[in-house]
Amino acid sequence: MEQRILQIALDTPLDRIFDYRWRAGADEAEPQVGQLAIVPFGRREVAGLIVGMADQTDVPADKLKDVIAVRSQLSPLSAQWRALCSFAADYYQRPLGEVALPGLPKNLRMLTTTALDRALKKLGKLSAGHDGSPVNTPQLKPEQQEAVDAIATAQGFAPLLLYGVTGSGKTEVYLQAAARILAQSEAVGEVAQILVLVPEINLTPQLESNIRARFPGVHVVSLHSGLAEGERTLNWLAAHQGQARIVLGTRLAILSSLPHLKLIVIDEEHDPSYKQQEGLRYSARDLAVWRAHQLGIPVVLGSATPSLETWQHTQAGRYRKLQLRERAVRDAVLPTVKMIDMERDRPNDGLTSTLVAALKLRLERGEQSLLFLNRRGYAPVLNCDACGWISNCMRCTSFMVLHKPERRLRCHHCSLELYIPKACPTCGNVDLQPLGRGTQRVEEGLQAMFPEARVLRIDADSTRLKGAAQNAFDSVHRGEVDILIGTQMVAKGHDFKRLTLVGVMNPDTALFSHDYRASERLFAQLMQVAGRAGRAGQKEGGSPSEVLIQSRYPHHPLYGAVAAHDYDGFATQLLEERQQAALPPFIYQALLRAEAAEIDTALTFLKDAAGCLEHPGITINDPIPMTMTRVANVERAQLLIECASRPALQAFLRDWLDVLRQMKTRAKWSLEVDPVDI
DNA sequence: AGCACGCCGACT
DNA sequence: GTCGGCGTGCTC
Repeated sequence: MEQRILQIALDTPLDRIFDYRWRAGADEAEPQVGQLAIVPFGRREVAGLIVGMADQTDVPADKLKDVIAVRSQLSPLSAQWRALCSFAADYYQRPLGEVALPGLPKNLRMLTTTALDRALKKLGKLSAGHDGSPVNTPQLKPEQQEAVDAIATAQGFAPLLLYGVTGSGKTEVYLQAAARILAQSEAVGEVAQILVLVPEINLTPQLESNIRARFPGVHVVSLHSGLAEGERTLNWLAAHQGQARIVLGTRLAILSSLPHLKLIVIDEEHDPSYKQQEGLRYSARDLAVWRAHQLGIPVVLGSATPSLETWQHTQAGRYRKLQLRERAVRDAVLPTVKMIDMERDRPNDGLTSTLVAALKLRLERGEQSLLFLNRRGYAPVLNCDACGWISNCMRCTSFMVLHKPERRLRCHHCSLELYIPKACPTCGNVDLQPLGRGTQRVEEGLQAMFPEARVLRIDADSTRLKGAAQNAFDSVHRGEVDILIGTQMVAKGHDFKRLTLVGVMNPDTALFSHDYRASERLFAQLMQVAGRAGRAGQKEGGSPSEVLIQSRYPHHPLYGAVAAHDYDGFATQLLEERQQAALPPFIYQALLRAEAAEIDTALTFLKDAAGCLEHPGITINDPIPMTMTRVANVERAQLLIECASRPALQAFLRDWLDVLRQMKTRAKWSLEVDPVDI
């Protein structure tokens, strides 16, 4: 009887491959590397990825178990896809199984196979007909045309920065480059797949309908965490089987199986959402570049405010810069950006008289305004004047935020909720004061100030329900809103045609943050929110769009750069500072985090970790408690590791983790490579 | 990470 | 008397 040993990667923190016995059943085909198998593991049954086969094993016979089933109906995941997972696993110092398996649709990992078979059958019935030709293709401006040509004619691996302000027509470049790549492959009888990544789920419907409208004969699918399990399975399979030619997704889509991938587009490549912040903390942008390199294909990184990493690559000539200098929409001009000095023009209800006057003007003209305030809730803290009590979260080192419509105090870090106390818990004073303001309070103030105006708030709270965000944005597009108030949710992607005023309420906190990336992010955010204004250009006889930024430091150079729309100057300055201070992208970092019930447990572990291995060329800093030390009753600390060489850092981390895994500690710990929030 | 086993405290 | 707290040991 035929028998083989299958080497299988499993989704477990144990960094090894597990061997299983496979015996041929009646007319059963031999398993293949790249297929999925269901195996008994401990007392559970789990799915694993077959990464190798052998005739024998070192595992003692009493431990060796039989494979339960092989998912033979699914074509094997390609060597290229497995290499991508292996790279990510090595780079982020995780076991292969933890990279390869969690991203696969659940229906492929279950013991029962009905859902998978149903999906496969449905896709099998799909007509093979494919017509990649675009319809209603608009004329490009010369710069756009150059960019499209550069992408479509790129030979081999080609990282391209598509650098252009909001409204300069980056999307049109993506679409026409995609059309060219599809056509080129079709001409030689090949299949081409194109992967387009966007930062947020919110942005997929708009772009998806654009793509579908442009390519009526092309199978387009989306992949993001908002999909129902069935649809996710269908879309993933369509990509895996090469049927889907254009795949639109959020960061998780970078790990999808795309056997005929010919072009990757990362829209808003600087966006922090491309970094996964839990579990496997990967950067979808970095993996995209690696994947393009592996396949020898172009990768387009689109942004008006590129990440300093990307900018640095461009300056060094490793990435090619394709610049779109003007707004592509006819007559569109950049909005004027003005600072409002909050020391001179004292705000009332958070709004300076200048901003109020500007809002009033828009109301009179029937134009829309947007107020940007990156703080949700009514007020960030509730305070008792009499005794000094403040609404600290009892489980975190943070305040509980006042949410007025929900009548709750809410901790944004552990989601603890309390009723708003009627009186001060310590002294009984009934006159508790909300301090500071969030979007809810601004909404209330605006409504009181302009009773006849239609005010709409868009933030994570107002859009909690499924479809709520889409409805809200739709109603703004239909012109049913006069003043829109929102958090960063409103800063991304959506172009509001009737919008002629953007007010930024108080961005100053980021200027003095301890996180050296805060100013880079603030600049990008301000440029992005400014870009919401005037995308349709000056209307006939209309007024130019205006961005008003309220600040206590109106002369800060960052604001100067925003007002001048001067990313180049700003980036050059920042890069210089980073180089001086030996910070990324000039050095490479990793972060060891530890958490425990007692902060000393975490700190002791980190101290031991810092001293347990020789490390030439590696800087190991002192362990420090995190800025927000306690979250949900867990104390957290971290240790920053730095190195001028990426390979040296990688080599150190590998050896170091071997030692750390042997260490006995009550702390829970994890390692992050290329951390962004420090 | 799960999951089970195992050994001590306060409850119907 | 048991339910359940989480320490620790193991996963081919």
